[in-house]
Amino acid sequence: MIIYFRPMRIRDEHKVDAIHEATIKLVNEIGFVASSVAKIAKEANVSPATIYIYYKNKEDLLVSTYVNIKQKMSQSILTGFDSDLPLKDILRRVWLNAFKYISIHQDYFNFTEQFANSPYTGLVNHEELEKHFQPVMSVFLKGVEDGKIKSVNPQLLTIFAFYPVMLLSNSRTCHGLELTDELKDIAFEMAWDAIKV
Amino acid sequence: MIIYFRPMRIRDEHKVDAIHEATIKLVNEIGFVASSVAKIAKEANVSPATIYIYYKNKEDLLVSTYVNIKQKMSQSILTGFDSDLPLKDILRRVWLNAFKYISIHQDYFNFTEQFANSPYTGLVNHEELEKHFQPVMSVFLKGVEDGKIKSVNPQLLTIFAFYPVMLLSNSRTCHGLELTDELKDIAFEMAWDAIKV
Amino acid sequence: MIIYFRPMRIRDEHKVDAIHEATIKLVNEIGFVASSVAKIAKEANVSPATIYIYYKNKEDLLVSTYVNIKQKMSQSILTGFDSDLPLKDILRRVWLNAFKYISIHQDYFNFTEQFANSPYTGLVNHEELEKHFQPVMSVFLKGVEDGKIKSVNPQLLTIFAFYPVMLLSNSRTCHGLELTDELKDIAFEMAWDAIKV
Amino acid sequence: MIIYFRPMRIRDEHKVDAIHEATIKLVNEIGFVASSVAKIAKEANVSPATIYIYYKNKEDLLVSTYVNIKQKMSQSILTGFDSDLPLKDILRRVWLNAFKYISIHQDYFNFTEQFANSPYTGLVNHEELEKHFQPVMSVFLKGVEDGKIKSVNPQLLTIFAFYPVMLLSNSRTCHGLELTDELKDIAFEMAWDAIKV
DNA sequence: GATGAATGAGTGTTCATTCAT
DNA sequence: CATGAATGAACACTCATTCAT
Repeated sequence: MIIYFRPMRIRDEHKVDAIHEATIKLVNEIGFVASSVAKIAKEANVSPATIYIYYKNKEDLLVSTYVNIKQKMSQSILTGFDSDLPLKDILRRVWLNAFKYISIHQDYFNFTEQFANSPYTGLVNHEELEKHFQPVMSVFLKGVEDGKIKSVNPQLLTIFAFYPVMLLSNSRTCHGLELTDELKDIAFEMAWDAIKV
Repeated sequence: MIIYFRPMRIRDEHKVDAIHEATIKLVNEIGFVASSVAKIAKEANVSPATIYIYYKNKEDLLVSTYVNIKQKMSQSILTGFDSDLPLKDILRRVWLNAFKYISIHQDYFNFTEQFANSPYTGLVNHEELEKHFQPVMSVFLKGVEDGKIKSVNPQLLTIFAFYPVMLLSNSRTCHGLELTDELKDIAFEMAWDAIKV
Repeated sequence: MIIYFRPMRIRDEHKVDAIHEATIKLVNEIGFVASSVAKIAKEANVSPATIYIYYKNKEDLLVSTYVNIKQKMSQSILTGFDSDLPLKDILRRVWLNAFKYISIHQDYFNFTEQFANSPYTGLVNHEELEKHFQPVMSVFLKGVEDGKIKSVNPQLLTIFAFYPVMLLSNSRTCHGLELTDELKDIAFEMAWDAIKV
Repeated sequence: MIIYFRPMRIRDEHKVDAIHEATIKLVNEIGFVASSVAKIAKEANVSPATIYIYYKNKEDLLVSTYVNIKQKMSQSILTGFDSDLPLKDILRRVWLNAFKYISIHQDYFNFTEQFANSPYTGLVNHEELEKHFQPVMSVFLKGVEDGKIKSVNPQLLTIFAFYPVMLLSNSRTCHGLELTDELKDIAFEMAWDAIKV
């Protein structure tokens, strides 16, 4: 026997989800600047007022959407993370995960890029978000200790190891570049060459 | 009889410059979204209507400002370019030029980043702009021919060789990272390792 | 079998009272214009929808609150009314009652002032409300008959005899005036001088 | 020969006046609460945006309108003020001026009453506005010195001497009272009786 | 009875742009 | 060339009210 507690919630979640998806979709289609609350509401088949039930204001809506995406991204990227594997294999795994995620969810990723270049970025606790990457940072540190990775500022390592994957999938920086498996492998090797001793 | 030697022209250029600078300043301070024509006009000590004398509309103002910055950037980056030097030295020169330019003109660079992540990007003829980088691309090609640089898609080379310098100077991706001379050298070596054979 | 002796009624009255008090408090604090149903509900720890159980609409809520206050005010003012006392003593008693009530319940009084200057006033049956003052009006009439009070329009008598007490306690008209016992006495004598023959 | 300097100004003043009048008219007709910027604009045959050319915001519009009216009122009330006349004659003159002004400009006066009972009152520098009444206050003081007026707080004198005229003309406090010449005289005598020794 | 969710219509305000001067 | 004034449309957001639960 199934008992439904607060069945109303189901409808609610649908609305929240619809708003979430509409936000991402619109930002992708018409950009951050042009994405007004009214348009988002229309896209989500919801009254503008409804958005203010779930979010304190537009800022809250955008920041929440961003954080939400970032968290999902982090999870995906760490899929199958195994610290017992050889250094380069761990990093390749993470790299490929990131590549795959971004390839599939171009819209999610595009939203985060636009968000990160907006004044709203300042409102996010980036340190908190980056905590999910700590396992990767630990791998970096161990690699440095073992003399396998260059002993440089960790931010430099991140820049050469992981940002390229973002640039690759960004149609702005790489318009017309096909994201083949071969490309993936080549790019990873370049990243590895950059950071390895 | 008095002859005025285009005294207006001088005032004009002052106005255009004032608008140009006001646009960049405002976008830096309050972001792309909040930078209205009225605010830009006020910042430039000019009437909103005046802006429409020099620019067709807001879009034109922003795109022009972008292209303008990009062109100045290209010039700076190619300062002292000498195709007779050894490959790595050429690239180092370009790299350091880029690093220097962005460090000094953080506001210009910040504008381009915000612009590039706005819907206005689509209006720019990027190919045209990238022509300025042709000398660098030629160097890449020759490096590949000579077997000194990896034989991969040129976009990949650009990503690993030059985008890191942008990420480094972006306080969003690298908050709290001091841009010392040592850092510059290390980073360039990493870039070189990524692309060299 | 369990019989509930209207246990809900108690809760109900609590709710009604809470709404009543919240309405007065909010109007005092943020004014008539800004006092929305949602805010009143929040102040009363009640759902907006609950208010519509007890009141037909916002108008009804405000008018009811007004009438309620006015009735309490009338009762207080007539406390210890004794038509057998000398004319001036009767009026002094009423005057002091009014003064006392308004001094103590500044928030109630402030609400009525704001209400009376809003479009809602038109909805109140003022004649009905003023019936409570009939004893006082009778005293006036008798005073006129006995040649002790000026034979003028009763509204004039009210204006000079009782409105000053309202103006005195209104911080808007009298900011910085301390409502001492001495002031009370002086003011009453002035009122008496105005209406006496 | 007539030279028109900035003839544009004429149109401007028309607009400002239209907005001013529309504000007063609307507040009279539908009340302070319901008088939105959009409605005022429509009544003035002007775009809502135009209002924001002349006034910083709604608050500014209302406060300016209030101060404007108050100043005109003060001027009218002091018409023919002559400190050499006998005390009672001076006061009678002021009283009649006030009565006349309010009778004629019921709409102006009604606006001030509604304004004064709104939260906006707090934004007005009342002391500054009341400075115009200083001549009257001086008369009061002299009357007290000469032993002709009760030696009480000046605010009390104002309340009994001048507020009644406001109450008389307020249809809320005095609905159905005809403002005849006879009434004026009677009322003034009552006011005089209240404050005279 | 009591409520959180939902909404169309409205709020005050700013927008990009035009126009008479 | 330069501008202050002007505006309809849009902005983010709140309103009074209803309804399913």
